[in-house]
Amino acid sequence: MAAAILPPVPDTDTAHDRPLRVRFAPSPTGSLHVGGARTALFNWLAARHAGGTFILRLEDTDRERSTPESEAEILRVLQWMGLDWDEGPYRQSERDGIYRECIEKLKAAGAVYAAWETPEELDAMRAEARANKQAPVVRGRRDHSPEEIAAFEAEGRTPVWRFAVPLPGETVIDDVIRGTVTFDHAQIEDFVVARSDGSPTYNLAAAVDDMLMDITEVIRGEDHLSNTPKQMLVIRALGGEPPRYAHVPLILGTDRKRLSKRHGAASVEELEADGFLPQPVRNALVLLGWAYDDKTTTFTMGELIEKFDVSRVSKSPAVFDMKKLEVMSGRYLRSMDEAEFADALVAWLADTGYFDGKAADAPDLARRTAPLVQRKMSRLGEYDRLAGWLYRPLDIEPEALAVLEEDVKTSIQCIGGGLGRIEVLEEFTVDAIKDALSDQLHIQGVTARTFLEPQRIAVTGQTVSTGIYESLALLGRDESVARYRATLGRLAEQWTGGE
RNA sequence: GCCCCCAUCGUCUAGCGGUCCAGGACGCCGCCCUUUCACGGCGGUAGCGCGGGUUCGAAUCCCGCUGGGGGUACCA
Repeated sequence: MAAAILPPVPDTDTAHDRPLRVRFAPSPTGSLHVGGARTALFNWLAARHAGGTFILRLEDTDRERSTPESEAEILRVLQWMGLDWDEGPYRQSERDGIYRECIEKLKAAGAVYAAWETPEELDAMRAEARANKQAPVVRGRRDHSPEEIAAFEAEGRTPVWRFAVPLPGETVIDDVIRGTVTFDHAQIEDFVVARSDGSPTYNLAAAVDDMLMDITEVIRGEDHLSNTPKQMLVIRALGGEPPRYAHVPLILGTDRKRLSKRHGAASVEELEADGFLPQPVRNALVLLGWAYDDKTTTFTMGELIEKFDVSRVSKSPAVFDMKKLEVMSGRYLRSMDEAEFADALVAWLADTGYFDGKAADAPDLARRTAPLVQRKMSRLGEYDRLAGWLYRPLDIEPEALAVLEEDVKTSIQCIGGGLGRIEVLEEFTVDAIKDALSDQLHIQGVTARTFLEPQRIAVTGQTVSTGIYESLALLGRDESVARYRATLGRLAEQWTGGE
């Protein structure tokens, strides 16, 4: 083909000449999914990259499922991700008059027709088509006599309005990501444009909005690919020019099924609750289906704006890997400077209610522990696992106790040895504790792990925690000694009892 | 069933006919560092789904198969 061997063909598409206008159009029927979040990100980046406009539109024509709570949550999450919009949020529920006007125009133009089929009749039609290995496309009867129509009306029936898909014919999408995609009209049913109560359906409202809002490029999930010809048909019937389309591949769970709740944290809200910060979340999402080159794996927002290009987005669906997000998140956390990290940690703990019911100085304690956990966690949600023991009385978790019980005698010797050294320490500092414990370790002639692990468990009750020296220093001598003794007592009991 | 899309290491991907006996990242394995869990450093493991073409030459182009995904509503 000529385009393949010649230099880039000059663009004749008018959409190319206008400043970029993109939109993110979620339906407020739940929290924002990672797939939706990525779509929003892609749109936002495309807009910022081109100096265009990012529009937010809530597609709430389904009154049953749309909720104000969901809408508020979506706006909140978008802001959390750092995605600000230039126009909107528009709500389709507030634009009802516009859609009805357009429906009237379509009626006047003869592009739609009243269809009287009952749900049962439609089911039967589709079932029959399927049985005959035909496409289950619905075409309503348009040849009702005035008498029949009068009879329907007498029954109290009201018709839906279906789009009269031109036959024969085809609609071709020149997709920015997928290239040319052709749909034979024979495969497209006469889709409903106005419900029997006169309200617009998604395909009508979305098409009308994209046209009227002067959207130049629609970037959305691949699940909308088959809706695209319908929307193009509507726009053209209304005398408009369809925008360019870019259908991004879906995000899958590890079982290669479309990502959903059962795959774990599938919404940004959950990611936030798990203690992921916006930067790594953005970075992980943008890399699902897009790469700048063969090496770069982390980007600042500025770099993304500069480098992002929708046409480079992959065609194939990507599996969302939580582990990778965790790694990115951990690296990001470690890259923060100490104060910045401490601020983020304390703020997150406060937001998630971690300090509720705890001592008044808990936030302060958290701040002091920040440097101890910064290098150890991959997300803020791991804080409690690492440092939670500091806020509670000693409570040895079963797993940790099992470690001590493996060799009770040695455990007692190590803990006892450690206790002997720290209780006589004059300066209870990290360095002093480290020196004393290291010395004792030498004297007892066991490996570091054998000696230090029991110390950790004795005071924290956990096998994983903040560093042992730092933990002791933070606890203070009195509390440390008390915990050593408590653990020792518990083991001694077992030792004698077991004999 | 019908329509559409997709196909490089386990996962995310680079690759756009020769520079690729395929590069990076995560995972995994090993070693080192830290006399602690962790972090970090170094090394290794692993892939072009299959079969036909086209071409001097194919991961890259074409066809078929297989596999995966999406759609198939008076939901969006």
